[in-house]
Amino acid sequence: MELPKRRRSNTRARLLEGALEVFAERGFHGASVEDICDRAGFTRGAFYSNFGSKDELVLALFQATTDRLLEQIAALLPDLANQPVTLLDAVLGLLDEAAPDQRQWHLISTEFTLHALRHPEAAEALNRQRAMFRDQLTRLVEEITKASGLRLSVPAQQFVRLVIAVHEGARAQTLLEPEQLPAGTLEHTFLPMVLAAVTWTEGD
Amino acid sequence: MELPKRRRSNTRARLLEGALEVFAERGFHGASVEDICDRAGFTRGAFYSNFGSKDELVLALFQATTDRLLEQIAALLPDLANQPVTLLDAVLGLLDEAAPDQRQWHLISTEFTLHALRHPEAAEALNRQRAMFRDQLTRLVEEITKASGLRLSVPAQQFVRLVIAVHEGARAQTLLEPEQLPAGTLEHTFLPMVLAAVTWTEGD
DNA sequence: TGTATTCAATACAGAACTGTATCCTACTGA
DNA sequence: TCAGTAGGATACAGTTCTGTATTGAATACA
Repeated sequence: MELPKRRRSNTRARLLEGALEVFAERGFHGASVEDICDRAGFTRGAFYSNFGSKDELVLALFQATTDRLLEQIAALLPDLANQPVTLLDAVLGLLDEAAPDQRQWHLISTEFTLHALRHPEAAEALNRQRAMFRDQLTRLVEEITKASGLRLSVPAQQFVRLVIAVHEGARAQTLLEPEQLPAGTLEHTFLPMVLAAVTWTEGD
Repeated sequence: MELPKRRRSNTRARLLEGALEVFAERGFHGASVEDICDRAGFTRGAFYSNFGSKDELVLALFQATTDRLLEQIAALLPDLANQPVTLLDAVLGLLDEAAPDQRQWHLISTEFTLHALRHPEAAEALNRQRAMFRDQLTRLVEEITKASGLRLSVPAQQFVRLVIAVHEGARAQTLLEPEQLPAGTLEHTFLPMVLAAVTWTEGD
Protein backbone atom coordinates (compact mmCIF):
# COMPACT_ATOMS: atom_id res chain seq x y z
CA MET A 1 0.00 0.00 0.00
CA GLU A 2 1.57 3.20 -1.19
CA LEU A 3 1.00 6.61 0.11
CA PRO A 4 -0.57 8.92 -2.43
CA LYS A 5 2.19 10.80 -4.16
CA ARG A 6 2.05 14.43 -3.20
CA ARG A 7 3.48 17.25 -5.16
CA ARG A 8 6.85 18.24 -3.86
CA SER A 9 6.54 21.47 -1.94
CA ASN A 10 8.60 23.11 0.71
CA THR A 11 6.18 25.92 1.35
CA ARG A 12 5.24 24.51 4.70
CA ALA A 13 8.83 24.18 5.78
CA ARG A 14 9.66 27.66 4.62
CA LEU A 15 6.72 29.09 6.47
CA LEU A 16 7.91 27.33 9.60
CA GLU A 17 11.37 28.78 9.14
CA GLY A 18 9.95 32.23 8.65
CA ALA A 19 7.78 31.82 11.70
CA LEU A 20 10.77 30.81 13.76
CA GLU A 21 12.57 34.00 12.85
CA VAL A 22 9.62 36.31 13.22
CA PHE A 23 8.59 34.75 16.52
CA ALA A 24 12.11 35.21 17.80
CA GLU A 25 11.99 38.85 16.79
CA ARG A 26 8.53 39.81 17.93
CA GLY A 27 7.09 36.99 19.99
CA PHE A 28 4.05 34.90 19.18
CA HIS A 29 1.40 37.53 19.62
CA GLY A 30 3.57 40.24 18.13
CA ALA A 31 3.94 38.34 14.88
CA SER A 32 1.00 38.50 12.52
CA VAL A 33 0.29 35.82 9.97
CA GLU A 34 1.18 38.35 7.32
CA ASP A 35 4.56 39.04 8.94
CA ILE A 36 5.36 35.38 8.77
CA CYS A 37 4.25 35.06 5.16
CA ASP A 38 6.24 38.12 4.12
CA ARG A 39 9.34 36.68 5.71
CA ALA A 40 8.88 33.37 3.96
CA GLY A 41 8.08 35.03 0.65
CA PHE A 42 4.44 33.96 0.39
CA THR A 43 1.02 35.47 0.72
CA ARG A 44 -1.54 34.61 3.35
CA GLY A 45 -3.22 32.36 0.86
CA ALA A 46 -0.26 30.01 1.06
CA PHE A 47 -0.44 30.11 4.80
CA TYR A 48 -4.07 29.12 5.01
CA SER A 49 -3.66 26.29 2.57
CA ASN A 50 -1.01 24.85 4.89
CA PHE A 51 -2.30 25.71 8.34
CA GLY A 52 -5.70 26.25 9.81
CA SER A 53 -4.64 29.08 12.08
CA LYS A 54 -1.68 30.65 13.78
CA ASP A 55 -2.21 28.38 16.76
CA GLU A 56 -1.93 25.36 14.54
CA LEU A 57 1.30 26.72 13.12
CA VAL A 58 2.67 27.31 16.59
CA LEU A 59 2.00 23.71 17.45
CA ALA A 60 3.60 22.47 14.24
CA LEU A 61 6.57 24.75 14.78
CA PHE A 62 7.02 23.44 18.28
CA GLN A 63 6.87 19.89 17.04
CA ALA A 64 9.35 20.55 14.24
CA THR A 65 11.73 22.34 16.56
CA THR A 66 11.52 19.57 19.09
CA ASP A 67 12.13 16.90 16.49
CA ARG A 68 15.18 18.69 15.19
CA LEU A 69 16.57 19.20 18.66
CA LEU A 70 16.16 15.56 19.59
CA GLU A 71 17.69 14.51 16.29
CA GLN A 72 20.68 16.70 16.88
CA ILE A 73 21.11 15.28 20.32
CA ALA A 74 20.89 11.76 19.03
CA ALA A 75 23.59 12.60 16.51
CA LEU A 76 25.86 14.10 19.11
CA LEU A 77 25.43 11.53 21.85
CA PRO A 78 27.57 8.67 20.50
CA ASP A 79 30.59 10.90 20.01
CA LEU A 80 30.34 12.46 23.40
CA ALA A 81 29.92 9.23 25.27
CA ASN A 82 33.01 7.70 23.68
CA GLN A 83 35.37 10.59 23.44
CA PRO A 84 37.67 11.22 26.34
CA VAL A 85 35.94 14.33 27.62
CA THR A 86 34.93 14.96 31.17
CA LEU A 87 31.37 14.46 32.25
CA LEU A 88 30.66 18.15 32.50
CA ASP A 89 32.24 19.05 29.20
CA ALA A 90 30.09 16.42 27.57
CA VAL A 91 26.86 17.64 29.09
CA LEU A 92 27.54 21.33 28.65
CA GLY A 93 28.87 20.80 25.17
CA LEU A 94 25.71 19.00 24.26
CA LEU A 95 23.56 21.80 25.59
CA ASP A 96 25.47 24.30 23.51
CA GLU A 97 25.80 22.35 20.30
CA ALA A 98 22.26 21.06 20.22
CA ALA A 99 21.04 24.64 19.85
CA PRO A 100 23.54 26.45 17.65
CA ASP A 101 21.95 29.88 17.82
CA GLN A 102 21.73 30.44 21.54
CA ARG A 103 19.93 33.72 21.28
CA GLN A 104 17.20 32.57 18.94
CA TRP A 105 16.79 29.33 20.78
CA HIS A 106 16.47 31.11 24.08
CA LEU A 107 13.83 33.49 22.73
CA ILE A 108 11.82 30.71 21.16
CA SER A 109 12.01 28.25 24.01
CA THR A 110 11.22 30.94 26.53
CA GLU A 111 8.21 31.93 24.48
CA PHE A 112 7.12 28.32 24.41
CA THR A 113 7.54 28.10 28.13
CA LEU A 114 5.46 31.19 28.79
CA HIS A 115 2.83 29.90 26.42
CA ALA A 116 2.83 26.56 28.20
CA LEU A 117 2.48 28.19 31.60
CA ARG A 118 -0.72 29.75 30.35
CA HIS A 119 -2.11 26.79 28.42
CA PRO A 120 -2.14 23.42 30.17
CA GLU A 121 -2.41 21.43 26.94
CA ALA A 122 0.71 23.17 25.64
CA ALA A 123 2.39 22.50 28.96
CA GLU A 124 1.80 18.81 28.49
CA ALA A 125 3.51 18.83 25.10
CA LEU A 126 6.38 20.91 26.37
CA ASN A 127 6.85 18.72 29.41
CA ARG A 128 6.98 15.62 27.27
CA GLN A 129 9.64 17.21 25.12
CA ARG A 130 11.65 18.40 28.07
CA ALA A 131 11.38 15.00 29.70
CA MET A 132 12.82 13.33 26.61
CA PHE A 133 15.57 15.90 26.56
CA ARG A 134 16.40 15.29 30.21
CA ASP A 135 16.30 11.56 29.70
CA GLN A 136 18.88 11.81 26.95
CA LEU A 137 21.14 13.87 29.15
CA THR A 138 20.57 11.56 32.08
CA ARG A 139 21.53 8.56 30.04
CA LEU A 140 24.66 10.35 28.92
CA VAL A 141 25.57 11.11 32.51
CA GLU A 142 24.96 7.54 33.56
CA GLU A 143 27.03 6.12 30.74
CA ILE A 144 29.96 8.36 31.43
CA THR A 145 29.93 7.82 35.16
CA LYS A 146 29.66 4.09 34.72
CA ALA A 147 32.44 4.05 32.15
CA SER A 148 34.76 5.93 34.47
CA GLY A 149 33.84 3.98 37.57
CA LEU A 150 32.23 6.87 39.34
CA ARG A 151 29.09 6.99 41.42
CA LEU A 152 26.68 9.79 42.20
CA SER A 153 25.20 10.50 45.60
CA VAL A 154 22.12 12.03 44.01
CA PRO A 155 19.90 10.71 41.23
CA ALA A 156 21.44 11.52 37.85
CA GLN A 157 18.09 12.92 36.82
CA GLN A 158 18.28 15.46 39.61
CA PHE A 159 21.79 16.46 38.69
CA VAL A 160 20.67 16.96 35.10
CA ARG A 161 17.85 19.17 36.28
CA LEU A 162 20.37 21.31 38.08
CA VAL A 163 22.62 21.60 35.06
CA ILE A 164 19.67 22.65 32.94
CA ALA A 165 18.51 25.16 35.52
CA VAL A 166 21.95 26.72 35.79
CA HIS A 167 22.37 26.71 32.05
CA GLU A 168 19.04 28.39 31.36
CA GLY A 169 19.34 30.86 34.19
CA ALA A 170 22.87 31.76 33.21
CA ARG A 171 21.94 32.07 29.58
CA ALA A 172 19.35 34.70 30.37
CA GLN A 173 21.95 36.69 32.28
CA THR A 174 24.51 36.30 29.54
CA LEU A 175 22.16 37.40 26.80
CA LEU A 176 21.24 40.47 28.81
CA GLU A 177 24.84 41.35 29.67
CA PRO A 178 27.25 39.61 27.34
CA GLU A 179 30.15 41.74 28.56
CA GLN A 180 29.54 41.28 32.26
CA LEU A 181 28.95 37.56 32.07
CA PRO A 182 30.56 35.69 29.20
CA ALA A 183 28.74 32.56 28.14
CA GLY A 184 29.53 29.53 30.25
CA THR A 185 31.10 31.40 33.14
CA LEU A 186 28.70 30.28 35.83
CA GLU A 187 28.49 26.74 34.55
CA HIS A 188 32.25 26.27 34.42
CA THR A 189 32.89 28.04 37.68
CA PHE A 190 30.41 26.30 39.89
CA LEU A 191 29.24 23.05 38.39
CA PRO A 192 32.59 21.30 38.86
CA MET A 193 32.21 21.97 42.58
CA VAL A 194 28.82 20.34 42.61
CA LEU A 195 30.05 17.43 40.61
CA ALA A 196 32.96 16.93 42.99
CA ALA A 197 30.55 17.00 45.90
CA VAL A 198 28.16 14.39 44.53
CA THR A 199 30.74 12.07 43.01
CA TRP A 200 32.84 9.41 44.55
CA THR A 201 34.97 6.64 43.17
CA GLU A 202 33.60 3.13 43.03
CA GLY A 203 34.86 0.90 45.80
CA ASP A 204 35.10 3.61 48.40
CA MET B 1 8.12 75.98 46.49
CA GLU B 2 5.13 73.71 46.54
CA LEU B 3 4.11 71.26 43.95
CA PRO B 4 0.79 72.09 42.37
CA LYS B 5 -1.91 70.24 44.23
CA ARG B 6 -3.41 67.59 42.04
CA ARG B 7 -6.72 65.99 42.45
CA ARG B 8 -6.44 62.73 44.30
CA SER B 9 -6.90 59.83 41.91
CA ASN B 10 -5.82 56.23 41.93
CA THR B 11 -6.89 55.50 38.39
CA ARG B 12 -3.32 55.26 37.23
CA ALA B 13 -2.40 52.83 39.97
CA ARG B 14 -5.43 50.69 39.32
CA LEU B 15 -4.67 50.56 35.64
CA LEU B 16 -1.16 49.41 36.47
CA GLU B 17 -2.52 46.71 38.73
CA GLY B 18 -4.91 45.56 36.04
CA ALA B 19 -2.13 45.56 33.50
CA LEU B 20 0.00 43.42 35.77
CA GLU B 21 -2.71 40.79 35.96
CA VAL B 22 -3.64 40.84 32.32
CA PHE B 23 -0.03 40.79 31.18
CA ALA B 24 0.59 37.80 33.41
CA GLU B 25 -2.39 36.06 31.86
CA ARG B 26 -1.89 36.89 28.21
CA GLY B 27 1.50 38.49 27.77
CA PHE B 28 2.22 41.99 26.58
CA HIS B 29 1.09 41.62 23.01
CA GLY B 30 -1.79 39.39 23.92
CA ALA B 31 -3.29 42.01 26.21
CA SER B 32 -5.16 44.81 24.48
CA VAL B 33 -5.59 48.22 26.03
CA GLU B 34 -9.25 47.41 26.36
CA ASP B 35 -8.50 44.19 28.27
CA ILE B 36 -6.48 46.16 30.75
CA CYS B 37 -9.15 48.81 31.16
CA ASP B 38 -11.88 46.22 31.61
CA ARG B 39 -9.87 44.53 34.33
CA ALA B 40 -9.30 47.80 36.11
CA GLY B 41 -12.92 48.86 35.73
CA PHE B 42 -12.38 51.78 33.38
CA THR B 43 -12.88 52.63 29.74
CA ARG B 44 -10.14 53.34 27.26
CA GLY B 45 -10.74 57.02 27.79
CA ALA B 46 -9.28 56.68 31.26
CA PHE B 47 -6.31 54.87 29.85
CA TYR B 48 -5.44 57.50 27.31
CA SER B 49 -5.71 60.31 29.80
CA ASN B 50 -3.12 58.54 31.92
CA PHE B 51 -0.81 56.98 29.36
CA GLY B 52 0.20 57.89 25.87
CA SER B 53 0.31 54.34 24.62
CA LYS B 54 0.63 50.75 25.72
CA ASP B 55 4.40 51.02 25.45
CA GLU B 56 4.37 53.91 27.86
CA LEU B 57 2.30 51.86 30.27
CA VAL B 58 4.69 48.95 29.99
CA LEU B 59 7.54 51.20 30.95
CA ALA B 60 5.62 52.67 33.87
CA LEU B 61 4.58 49.22 34.99
CA PHE B 62 8.15 48.05 34.89
CA GLN B 63 9.27 51.02 36.91
CA ALA B 64 6.50 50.55 39.49
CA THR B 65 7.21 46.85 39.80
CA THR B 66 10.90 47.49 40.20
CA ASP B 67 10.35 50.13 42.84
CA ARG B 68 8.10 47.83 44.83
CA LEU B 69 10.53 44.96 44.60
CA LEU B 70 13.46 47.05 45.79
CA GLU B 71 11.34 48.47 48.60
CA GLN B 72 10.39 45.01 49.72
CA ILE B 73 13.99 43.93 49.70
CA ALA B 74 15.04 46.96 51.67
CA ALA B 75 12.39 46.11 54.24
CA LEU B 76 13.49 42.50 54.51
CA LEU B 77 17.23 43.01 54.56
CA PRO B 78 17.76 44.26 58.13
CA ASP B 79 15.90 41.32 59.63
CA LEU B 80 17.72 38.77 57.57
CA ALA B 81 21.15 40.14 58.25
CA ASN B 82 20.62 40.09 61.99
CA GLN B 83 18.64 36.98 62.55
CA PRO B 84 20.47 33.77 63.19
CA VAL B 85 19.75 32.17 59.83
CA THR B 86 22.28 30.59 57.57
CA LEU B 87 23.59 32.46 54.60
CA LEU B 88 21.66 30.41 52.11
CA ASP B 89 18.40 30.55 54.00
CA ALA B 90 18.73 34.30 54.10
CA VAL B 91 19.38 34.67 50.40
CA LEU B 92 16.83 32.14 49.24
CA GLY B 93 14.27 33.42 51.71
CA LEU B 94 14.74 36.89 50.34
CA LEU B 95 14.26 35.72 46.78
CA ASP B 96 11.02 34.04 47.75
CA GLU B 97 9.57 36.68 50.00
CA ALA B 98 10.43 39.61 47.80
CA ALA B 99 8.07 38.26 45.17
CA PRO B 100 5.11 36.74 47.01
CA ASP B 101 3.30 35.38 43.97
CA GLN B 102 5.99 33.30 42.32
CA ARG B 103 3.91 32.39 39.32
CA GLN B 104 2.82 35.90 38.44
CA TRP B 105 6.25 37.28 39.13
CA HIS B 106 7.87 34.69 36.93
CA LEU B 107 5.49 35.41 34.06
CA ILE B 108 5.94 39.15 34.33
CA SER B 109 9.68 39.19 34.79
CA THR B 110 10.16 36.69 32.00
CA GLU B 111 8.04 38.85 29.74
CA PHE B 112 10.18 41.82 30.68
CA THR B 113 13.29 39.87 29.93
CA LEU B 114 12.07 38.81 26.50
CA HIS B 115 11.04 42.35 25.79
CA ALA B 116 14.45 43.58 26.87
CA LEU B 117 16.23 41.05 24.68
CA ARG B 118 14.42 42.57 21.72
CA HIS B 119 14.69 46.22 22.68
CA PRO B 120 18.09 47.53 23.74
CA GLU B 121 16.68 50.55 25.57
CA ALA B 122 14.48 48.27 27.63
CA ALA B 123 17.49 46.05 28.25
CA GLU B 124 19.31 48.96 29.76
CA ALA B 125 16.52 49.66 32.21
CA LEU B 126 16.18 46.00 33.09
CA ASN B 127 19.91 45.61 33.59
CA ARG B 128 20.01 48.58 35.91
CA GLN B 129 17.23 47.08 37.97
CA ARG B 130 18.82 43.65 38.06
CA ALA B 131 22.15 45.17 39.00
CA MET B 132 20.58 46.92 41.99
CA PHE B 133 18.91 43.70 42.94
CA ARG B 134 22.15 41.76 42.75
CA ASP B 135 23.96 44.44 44.69
CA GLN B 136 21.47 44.14 47.52
CA LEU B 137 21.92 40.41 47.62
CA THR B 138 25.67 40.74 47.37
CA ARG B 139 25.76 43.11 50.29
CA LEU B 140 23.65 40.68 52.29
CA VAL B 141 26.04 37.87 51.50
CA GLU B 142 29.03 39.96 52.44
CA GLU B 143 27.51 41.07 55.72
CA ILE B 144 26.61 37.57 56.75
CA THR B 145 29.94 36.07 55.82
CA LYS B 146 31.80 38.82 57.58
CA ALA B 147 29.63 38.48 60.67
CA SER B 148 30.30 34.76 60.87
CA GLY B 149 34.00 35.01 60.11
CA LEU B 150 33.79 33.23 56.80
CA ARG B 151 35.52 33.98 53.54
CA LEU B 152 34.61 33.22 49.96
CA SER B 153 36.99 31.95 47.33
CA VAL B 154 34.94 33.57 44.59
CA PRO B 155 33.57 37.11 44.35
CA ALA B 156 30.31 37.37 46.26
CA GLN B 157 28.78 38.98 43.18
CA GLN B 158 29.53 35.86 41.19
CA PHE B 159 28.04 33.61 43.81
CA VAL B 160 24.91 35.75 43.81
CA ARG B 161 24.68 35.41 40.06
CA LEU B 162 24.74 31.68 40.46
CA VAL B 163 22.04 31.66 43.10
CA ILE B 164 19.84 33.80 40.88
CA ALA B 165 20.49 31.60 37.86
CA VAL B 166 19.64 28.44 39.77
CA HIS B 167 16.61 30.07 41.31
CA GLU B 168 15.22 31.31 38.01
CA GLY B 169 16.03 28.15 36.13
CA ALA B 170 14.55 25.98 38.83
CA ARG B 171 11.47 28.14 39.09
CA ALA B 172 10.68 27.59 35.43
CA GLN B 173 10.94 23.85 35.93
CA THR B 174 8.85 23.94 39.07
CA LEU B 175 6.08 25.98 37.50
CA LEU B 176 5.95 23.57 34.58
CA GLU B 177 5.96 20.45 36.77
CA PRO B 178 5.01 21.31 40.34
CA GLU B 179 4.62 17.65 41.22
CA GLN B 180 7.89 16.44 39.78
CA LEU B 181 9.95 19.26 41.20
CA PRO B 182 8.66 20.93 44.36
CA ALA B 183 9.74 24.52 44.79
CA GLY B 184 13.19 24.93 46.25
CA THR B 185 14.35 21.38 45.67
CA LEU B 186 17.29 22.16 43.43
CA GLU B 187 18.35 25.17 45.43
CA HIS B 188 18.35 23.33 48.73
CA THR B 189 19.90 20.20 47.34
CA PHE B 190 22.83 21.68 45.51
CA LEU B 191 23.57 25.18 46.65
CA PRO B 192 24.85 24.08 50.06
CA MET B 193 27.47 22.03 48.26
CA VAL B 194 28.60 25.05 46.31
CA LEU B 195 28.66 27.17 49.41
CA ALA B 196 30.72 24.60 51.23
CA ALA B 197 33.14 24.52 48.34
CA VAL B 198 33.69 28.26 48.12
CA THR B 199 33.73 28.98 51.85
CA TRP B 200 36.47 28.67 54.35
CA THR B 201 36.90 29.86 57.90
CA GLU B 202 38.91 32.96 58.60
CA GLY B 203 42.43 32.28 59.81
CA ASP B 204 42.90 29.11 57.84
C1' DT C 1 -22.05 81.05 44.01
C1' DG C 2 -19.83 80.90 39.81
C1' DT C 3 -15.94 79.81 36.99
C1' DA C 4 -12.06 77.06 35.63
C1' DT C 5 -10.00 72.73 35.47
C1' DT C 6 -9.34 67.93 35.60
C1' DC C 7 -10.33 63.54 34.06
C1' DA C 8 -13.14 59.70 32.82
C1' DA C 9 -16.90 58.33 29.47
C1' DT C 10 -18.53 58.28 24.85
C1' DA C 11 -18.40 58.49 20.00
C1' DC C 12 -15.90 58.05 15.93
C1' DA C 13 -12.37 57.33 12.22
C1' DG C 14 -8.88 54.67 10.55
C1' DA C 15 -5.66 50.91 10.57
C1' DA C 16 -4.44 46.10 11.10
C1' DC C 17 -5.55 41.48 11.25
C1' DT C 18 -8.10 37.25 10.43
C1' DG C 19 -10.37 33.97 7.76
C1' DT C 20 -12.98 32.74 3.50
C1' DA C 21 -14.26 32.54 -1.24
C1' DT C 22 -12.64 32.69 -5.65
C1' DC C 23 -9.32 32.76 -9.25
C1' DC C 24 -5.25 31.30 -11.61
C1' DT C 25 -1.29 28.57 -12.71
C1' DA C 26 1.51 24.61 -13.00
C1' DC C 27 1.99 20.10 -12.54
C1' DT C 28 -0.06 15.24 -12.87
C1' DG C 29 -1.28 11.21 -15.25
C1' DA C 30 -4.10 8.92 -18.71
C1' DT D 1 -2.41 16.61 -25.48
C1' DC D 2 -5.84 17.40 -22.35
C1' DA D 3 -8.85 17.04 -18.23
C1' DG D 4 -8.10 17.04 -13.23
C1' DT D 5 -6.13 18.79 -9.21
C1' DA D 6 -3.02 20.82 -5.85
C1' DG D 7 -1.88 24.83 -3.96
C1' DG D 8 -0.54 29.62 -4.02
C1' DA D 9 -2.40 34.49 -5.22
C1' DT D 10 -6.03 37.79 -5.02
C1' DA D 11 -10.06 40.00 -3.43
C1' DC D 12 -13.27 40.69 0.08
C1' DA D 13 -15.99 40.85 4.45
C1' DG D 14 -16.01 41.08 9.26
C1' DT D 15 -13.81 41.87 13.53
C1' DT D 16 -10.74 43.99 16.70
C1' DC D 17 -7.76 47.36 18.06
C1' DT D 18 -5.78 51.94 18.46
C1' DG D 19 -5.88 56.70 19.06
C1' DT D 20 -8.43 61.19 18.90
C1' DA D 21 -12.17 64.47 19.50
C1' DT D 22 -15.89 65.67 22.16
C1' DT D 23 -18.87 65.55 26.08
C1' DG D 24 -20.11 65.63 30.82
C1' DA D 25 -19.51 65.38 35.74
C1' DA D 26 -17.05 66.41 39.77
C1' DT D 27 -13.80 69.18 42.18
C1' DA D 28 -10.93 73.30 43.31
C1' DC D 29 -10.82 77.85 43.94
C1' DA D 30 -12.08 82.82 43.70
